[in-house]
Amino acid sequence: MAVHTTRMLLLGAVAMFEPVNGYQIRRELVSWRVDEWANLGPGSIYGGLSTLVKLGQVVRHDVDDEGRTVAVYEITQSGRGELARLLGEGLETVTLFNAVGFHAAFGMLPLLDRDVATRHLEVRLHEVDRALEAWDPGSGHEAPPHAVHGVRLWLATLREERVWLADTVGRLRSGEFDLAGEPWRWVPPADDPGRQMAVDGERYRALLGREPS
Amino acid sequence: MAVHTTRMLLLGAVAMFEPVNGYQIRRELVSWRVDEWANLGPGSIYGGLSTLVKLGQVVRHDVDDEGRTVAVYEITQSGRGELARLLGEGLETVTLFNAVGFHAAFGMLPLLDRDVATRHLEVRLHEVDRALEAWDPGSGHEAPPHAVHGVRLWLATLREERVWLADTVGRLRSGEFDLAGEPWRWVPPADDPGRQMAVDGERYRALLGREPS
DNA sequence: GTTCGTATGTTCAACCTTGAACACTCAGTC
DNA sequence: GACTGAGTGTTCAAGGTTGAACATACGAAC
Repeated sequence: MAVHTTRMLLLGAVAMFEPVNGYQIRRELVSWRVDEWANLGPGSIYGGLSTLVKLGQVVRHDVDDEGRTVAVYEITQSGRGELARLLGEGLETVTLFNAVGFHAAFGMLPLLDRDVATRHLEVRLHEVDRALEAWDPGSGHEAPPHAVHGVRLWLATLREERVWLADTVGRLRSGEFDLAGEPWRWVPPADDPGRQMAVDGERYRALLGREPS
Repeated sequence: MAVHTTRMLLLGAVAMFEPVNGYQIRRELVSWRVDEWANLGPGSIYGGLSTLVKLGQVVRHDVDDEGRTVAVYEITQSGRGELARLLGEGLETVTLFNAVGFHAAFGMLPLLDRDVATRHLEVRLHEVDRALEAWDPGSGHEAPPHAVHGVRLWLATLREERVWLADTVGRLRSGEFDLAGEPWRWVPPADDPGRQMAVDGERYRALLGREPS
């Protein structure tokens, strides 16, 4: 894929919850129902994490957690840079018939600063306009009637996205949503799986000799 | 992917143009711009064809075309069955954020009978309604506000698709589009790459000892 | 006549995805 | 106290995708 969704989700999950192990990431992504639409089996997670280690974008520590060895991961400076790049690419790139990369990136919007996120969505708005022009009816392309009709669905989808994007940019500008470095207004429900992440995070931080934050 | 887009496109291309070689398929799919949105590099085509041979869904003949050996493929009865199944699955299955499988299948609509195609799209209409219900606002799912907002784009997309599908079923019922076994009303332009396919097809048929149709 | 580009036809190693399965713990229950 | 099922944490072989690169022919331009 033009947009590396799996890598982006993994890097994002590590950035949000580090220090974190593979299973925690899996649990969290499943709770977001991401496994229903992205390529996210257990193999993709553990394999992807190994790749990210090789690329120097995350580091792996094998910590001893009450007698058992667990692999926990932290993101590196290089990983943060790559994550920002991937999120920007995912937010800006309009891919034909396929919005998986965008939805994955949009789901991690809180990792970005408000102005950065807004700028990415403004670029996307522009890209959507370009796509609308490029696929305009009668713009050359000889094709059988059913194929021409199929393009109409794609165009209708794009027009809806344009409306939604314009609205979303407005909401961001007016301070809606909780972005990076801003106080968290949304309160997760009591049974939120994020609670478990926090508990495990504390333990792993302690085992790594970090100050528990 | 839940829908095996590459396999479906390959089987469909073989069904439409047999006897055909890998490069012809590539040329044709590129002319449909399929390579821009499906996974369709040369490797996927030749690799995919080998897999289909192993599965007994196409047969490979190494014919001698003026001194050079060319691999040409024909679909088998089993392949036709599988193609019908894949097209039905592609037309009926609503996948989150991703309409690649549907658009690939819709592009090959002329391989199906009018009543079969219509029934598949009616099933899809029903599936879209179910998805609309399942993702209805406030249906349980606790999630951060930006994620809830993201779902709104998906819902808007689905509503547009519903409208388009209802329209499309109507058009099919009223005899629009040229489907399997019906006289071909659309005439390709003079520079259509399909012409070349016809020429090569004749030659390969002759080399295989088939009656040129 | 040689260089250049383009079209034809295909291969392959590196990489990624899939999902079944392993190995273990812990709580409940018959 | 043995069995069952669910949760935790990970591995791996089989299969699919990527895209650069190979090999060859053919026409055009210098």
